[in-house]
Amino acid sequence: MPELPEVETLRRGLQTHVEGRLIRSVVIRERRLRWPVIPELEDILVGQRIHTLRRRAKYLIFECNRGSLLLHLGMSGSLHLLSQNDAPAKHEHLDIFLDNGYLLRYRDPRRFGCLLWTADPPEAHHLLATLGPEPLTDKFTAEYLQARAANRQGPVKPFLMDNRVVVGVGNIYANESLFLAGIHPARSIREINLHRYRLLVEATRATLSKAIAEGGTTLRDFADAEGRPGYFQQSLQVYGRAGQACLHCGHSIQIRVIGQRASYYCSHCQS
DNA sequence: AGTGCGGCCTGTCCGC
DNA sequence: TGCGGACAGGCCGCAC
Repeated sequence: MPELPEVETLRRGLQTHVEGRLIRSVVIRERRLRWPVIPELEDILVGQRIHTLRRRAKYLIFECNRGSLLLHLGMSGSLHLLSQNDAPAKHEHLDIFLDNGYLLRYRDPRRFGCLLWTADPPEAHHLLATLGPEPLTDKFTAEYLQARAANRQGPVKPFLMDNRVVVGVGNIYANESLFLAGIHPARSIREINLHRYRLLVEATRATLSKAIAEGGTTLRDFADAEGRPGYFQQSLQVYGRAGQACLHCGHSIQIRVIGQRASYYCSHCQS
């Protein structure tokens, strides 16, 4: 399941092969994604040059001459660079043929991802316009979190996973960050003081940075642009470890649904 | 305006 | 061993 570190890992892997390249042709085999792929997309893309490959939240943004291609990997999406004679397999919905001999192929079995075109600045697109700050920028601070918590209520974990609050923190990294910060996932956001929000900001940053450095988390079939798996799953402290001993204190890791998501925590280390 | 929940999908896993 | 059903999970968009 690609979260921010996975998308960033992918972006870094693709960047040098994609930027400056001309799109020679485009083949779309399945248009029924999270939103239907517009019928004009092939015609729009062919002949354009990809100037930059950026990331905003979990969206990859291919900035071209006349606009931007926005790509979200959803739950199960992946992108691979292949040679241009590679035959497509099941669930491989899109091919973008570049002028350097490479083929950029999008695969997404569950089709929760999307493929959008916008002629406007990407950040103005309605799906990106309401997104919160990037967690690895200086806009993500304890003061900011506390201010955002002031006019709402509820447990901290769904708060941390809310894209309007901060982007890129999915279920795995929310669990890990809260463990690292020593904050219980069900703790009310109003009960967390500035000091503990500082711990949470630092923990979130540290967790995401470490995951990026280790190439993302490979739970099922995540792989980077060249098909290599990530290694962060070896660093997971609580996620998926229900019933196992806490690596810090030895107490049993608990699992409980909070905000409709499986939440893993140590009731001894987190309060 | 903030909060909660249904729904979109398929691969995987569990129990019978 | 085979099969059905539950589950996972990002996140939008609607209902309250």
